[in-house]
Amino acid sequence: MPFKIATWNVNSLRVRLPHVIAWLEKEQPDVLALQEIKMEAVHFPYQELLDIGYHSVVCGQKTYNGVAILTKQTIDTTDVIDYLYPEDNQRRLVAITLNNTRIVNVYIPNGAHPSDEKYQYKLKWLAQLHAFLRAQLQQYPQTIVLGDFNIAPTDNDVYDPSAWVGQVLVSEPERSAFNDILQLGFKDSFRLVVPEEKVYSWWDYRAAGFRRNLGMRIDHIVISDALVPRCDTSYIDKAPRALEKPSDHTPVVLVLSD
DNA sequence: ATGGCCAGCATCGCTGGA
Repeated sequence: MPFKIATWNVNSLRVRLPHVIAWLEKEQPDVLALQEIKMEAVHFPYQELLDIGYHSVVCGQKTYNGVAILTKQTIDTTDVIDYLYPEDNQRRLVAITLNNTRIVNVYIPNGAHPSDEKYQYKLKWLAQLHAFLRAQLQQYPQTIVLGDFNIAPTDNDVYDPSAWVGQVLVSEPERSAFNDILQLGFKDSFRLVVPEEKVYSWWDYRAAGFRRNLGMRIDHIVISDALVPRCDTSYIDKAPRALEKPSDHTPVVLVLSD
């Protein structure tokens, strides 16, 4: 059986739950990683998702951030990790194991602006993530890292690279951090399938960004080299971004063959 | 025409997102 896995920053699960349920029912992924659920676990819609066949592991927080992994299979909760480093009080990472494959769902900080202290937090978080993934890869040769990376890895991932030079999401330190993660032994799965074409996963709510296709590819599914031979299809599903009251991000999908 | 948004908070204006 092929294995279908997806990531989606939903920008409030409370608002987007109807979109998420409709998308799951139509696309039937084995796994969906959510970011920015913006709720505590006590408010998570476990039952509504169980009703359509999905189990959930939730790392929640009031108002901000929050990530979750939805799976068709039940999850062994003994090896769940729900933080990147102990002092981090922002809920941005949850990792599970499924079919001998490690699945790491990340909501990497936005960074605000290169001159902002939030940018330093982003770089620190990326350095911590690098160390974490090096250790994970030792333990789990089959690892998938997916989520909202808040990094456009190359100019082909940016609608107007000249307007974005040096800015957050594209700056050299961020792109270096992304490439350093790949150097551990990972590939950007979308680029294995679609090497050059400009395809985006996020469009600004402002300035009619979606209609004018002024977007960025900042949501990624990164797979360890051991999984590369199974990389079959990857695509970005723009349909949810065209709905009423959409998230500003849209799902990214990967299909692994047997 | 070329751009003016969205979610949460115990709301009526701010923070944060990207």
